[in-house]
Amino acid sequence: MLNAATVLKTNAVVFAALGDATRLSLLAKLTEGEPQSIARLTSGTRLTRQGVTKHLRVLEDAGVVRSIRVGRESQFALEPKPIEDVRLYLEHVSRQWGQALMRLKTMIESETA
Amino acid sequence: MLNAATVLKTNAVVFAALGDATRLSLLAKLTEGEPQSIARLTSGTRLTRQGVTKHLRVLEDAGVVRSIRVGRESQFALEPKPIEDVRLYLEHVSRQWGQALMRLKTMIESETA
DNA sequence: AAAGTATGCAACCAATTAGTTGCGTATATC
DNA sequence: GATATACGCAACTAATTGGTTGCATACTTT
Repeated sequence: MLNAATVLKTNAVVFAALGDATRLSLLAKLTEGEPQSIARLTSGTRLTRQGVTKHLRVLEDAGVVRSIRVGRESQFALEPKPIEDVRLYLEHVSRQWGQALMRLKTMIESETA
Repeated sequence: MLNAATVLKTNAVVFAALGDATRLSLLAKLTEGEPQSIARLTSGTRLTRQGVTKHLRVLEDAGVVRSIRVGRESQFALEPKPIEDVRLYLEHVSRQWGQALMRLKTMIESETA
C-alpha cells in the first residue's frame, strides 16, 4: 500500500518511536558505530534491563534499530533508512510551508496593488 | 538549560507530537498556508471537534502549531521552528552515523592489512 | 434580543505505555 | 559440572493517551 494514509501511519510510528528521551539517548549511543548489547545499553541509565529492553523493542518495531543474537547477547545496531525517510518527510513539510507562504504573500501584494 | 538531557527532552516532545497519523494530517492541512479554525480542521475527519481540539493542543504544547483567537473562532497556524529543529537533529544523527561507519571501516582495513 | 455558530471546560472510559518484579533458559567460564 | 552472565517471557501497576459526551460561554447574524 502506497496510499497517503499508509505513508502517514508509517511515519507516525517512526516519530512515535523517537518521541521519548530515553529512546533518543539509546539512539545516540548507537550512532557511535558498533552494535551494542542490551546490558551495555542499560549501563549508565537509571532503568532496569527490562525497561531498556522494552524501549529497544519499540525502536525495533519502528524499524529504527535492528538486532541479531550473537552468543548469549543480542546486539543492537542503528538502521538508518527509516530515520532518513522521516527526515525527508520533514524536509518536504518545510518546503510545502515555504511555498505556501510565498503564494500567500504574492496574493496579498496583488490585492493591495 | 542547554544541557544535553534538556535538548533530548525538547526534541522528544516534538517527535511525540508528530507520532500520530491524525496529527500528521492536521499538520498537512496547515502546510497549505492560511490559518484554519478548529471546525474547518475537523471537517473531513471522522473525529469529534473535541477530539481534534485535543490533538491540536498536543501540537501546540510541542510548539509545532500556534493559535490565536479571532472573533468566535481560534485560528491555528503552523510554526516552522521546532520542525526545522528536529529535522536538523535527524540530519545530525545521520551524519554521526555515517562518520562512525567510516571510522569502523578504516579500522577494519588497518587491522586486516 | 433571539437563534445559530465556534469554542472551552470537565468528566468519563478504554486502550496503550513506561516501568517494575519474578522466573525460566541459554550461553560462557572456571 | 557448577557458577555466572545475558537474555526472554509474563504478570502486574501507575500514568498517559485518544476519544467521547454534556454543558456553559462567547461571538455573529438577522
